[in-house]
Amino acid sequence: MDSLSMTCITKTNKRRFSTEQITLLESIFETESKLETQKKLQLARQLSLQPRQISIWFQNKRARCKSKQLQQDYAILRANYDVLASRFDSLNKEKQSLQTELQKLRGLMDELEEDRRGSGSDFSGNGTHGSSNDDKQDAQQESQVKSSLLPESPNRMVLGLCDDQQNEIFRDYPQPQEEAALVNVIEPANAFISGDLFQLSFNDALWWEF
DNA sequence: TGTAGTACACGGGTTACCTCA
DNA sequence: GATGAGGTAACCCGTGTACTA
Repeated sequence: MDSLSMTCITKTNKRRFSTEQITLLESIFETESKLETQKKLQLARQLSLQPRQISIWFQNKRARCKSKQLQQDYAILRANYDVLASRFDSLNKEKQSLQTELQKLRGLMDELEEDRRGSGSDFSGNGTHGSSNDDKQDAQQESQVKSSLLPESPNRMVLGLCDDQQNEIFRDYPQPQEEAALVNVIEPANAFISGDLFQLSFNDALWWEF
């Protein structure tokens, strides 16, 4: 279509529908987004419009609704993503904090081990020597550390303090046979935290349910 | 029964006009 | 009054479907 005829046609044909026409079209669209031919013809007569105009109005209306729905869906997804990203950050920080605490405790354990080997004593306190004051002090320190690591049960240790609540965090220290099972949990979690978030999320349908 | 042609409706994208700040 | 942005009627094109010879 050339520009001249287009201008001519649009100048004569293209004008906005009246409020009454729009109101009726909207009310019908509420109940049915697609019109049957008979209803379209009837509506065209009722509104003094061409059937073609009714068809086009419904097509455009469906397109507008779809576009609006897409915008709303995007806003919802974006909000959900922001919440998840925030949780991810806080979990990452907690992980780093726990790793730091773990590092400290490992160092402490190594020191104790070296002291025990150097002095020839052990945690049982049944050493054949140790009558000196230094030995008594060492034994006392060992006892303090031991009690801090094992406050309730032999396989429970203190990892640190919560920043916000100032409460001690306890973690059940796994028995050897439990350790392998624990690794099965931790390794995927580490993979998750260390960066391959999207690969994990797309491979795991449960992620979307979450 | 399978096939080519036709009409029609639809979705997606675009154009051109109108309105308003 | 000029102008740019947004809304929208109308159009174009490709595709799917129903119908018919």
